Amino acid sequence: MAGNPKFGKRIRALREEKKMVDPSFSLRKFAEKVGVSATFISKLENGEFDPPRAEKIIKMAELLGIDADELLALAGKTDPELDEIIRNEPKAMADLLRTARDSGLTADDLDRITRGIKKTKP
Amino acid sequence: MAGNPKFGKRIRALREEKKMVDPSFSLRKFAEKVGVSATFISKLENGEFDPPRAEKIIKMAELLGIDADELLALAGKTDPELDEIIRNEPKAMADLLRTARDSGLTADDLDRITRGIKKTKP
DNA sequence: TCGGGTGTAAAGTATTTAGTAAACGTGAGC
DNA sequence: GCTCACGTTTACTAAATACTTTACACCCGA
Repeated sequence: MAGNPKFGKRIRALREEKKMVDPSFSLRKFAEKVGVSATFISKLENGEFDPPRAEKIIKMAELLGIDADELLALAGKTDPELDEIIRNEPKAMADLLRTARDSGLTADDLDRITRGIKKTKP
Repeated sequence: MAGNPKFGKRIRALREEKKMVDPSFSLRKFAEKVGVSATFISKLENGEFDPPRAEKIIKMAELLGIDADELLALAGKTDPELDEIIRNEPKAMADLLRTARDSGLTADDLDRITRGIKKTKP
C-alpha cells in the first residue's frame, strides 16, 4: 500500500466542503455511504492507503458530485466499462486511441469528434 | 483460477502452426521465450489457468505474430497503455468511447475517424 | 534400451489487492 | 466531569492473482 496523496487530498477537500452544508458528510458517515470502514477513509485521505476499487471510487464521485472518470483517473484507474468498450473492437479502438495520443488531440478536439458521431449516427 | 478455454485454444492453435515450420515453438521453448513455466503454458492451453498478465500476453502475440490488442481482448484484458491514454483526458475520452458504443460504431467507422485524425493532424 | 524431448498433473506459494476491527486521544456541549 | 462524535492509530487478514517446483508417462531416434 503505497498511498496516493493527491487522490486523498482531493477527497478530503471535497468531503469537508460538503460537510459544511451537510453534517452527514463526517468521515464516519461518508465511509458508511461509500461502503468502507472509517479507518479506510482516514488513511485514504491522509495518503496512506491506495484508492479503493473502481466501483467504490464511482460511488464516491456520485456522493461528492464530481465526474467519476476524472476521479478514477486521479486514482490511476479506468472505468471497467471503458475497457469493455475497447474489447468489443480492440484493434480499431486501440488504433484510434494511439492515434489520438500521437496527434496530440486536446479535450476540445475529442469533443468535436464526439459531437460529429452524434450528428451523423443518431 | 477459472481458466479461459477460448484463449487457451487460440494459443495452442497458433503455437502448433508455428511449430510446423520452427521446432523452437515446442511448449517448453515457447514458455521460456514468454518467460513462464512449461506447466503454465500447458494448463493455459488446456483452459485450466487464467491468462497471464498483459505484459506476457503482449509477448505471446509478438512471438506468434498476431495483434496484441486482439489477444488481450480475448483474455478479457486491455493494454495498460490504452488506459493511460484515457487517463490523460478522462472526461473527453470516456465520452467519446461511450458515444461510439451507443451509436453502434463498427470497426470501419472507427477506422474512418482514425484516418480523419491523421489527415487533419499530421 | 536408454537418453532426451514431448506434454501433463499435483501440490504449493509469493505477492498484491483491498480492505477490517478495536482501541485511542481530543474537543464540544450538557 | 461526563459522554459523545470526531478523526486517527495499531495491528491484522481474507481473498484473489499469478504464477512455480517437482515428478510423471509417453514416444522417438541412436
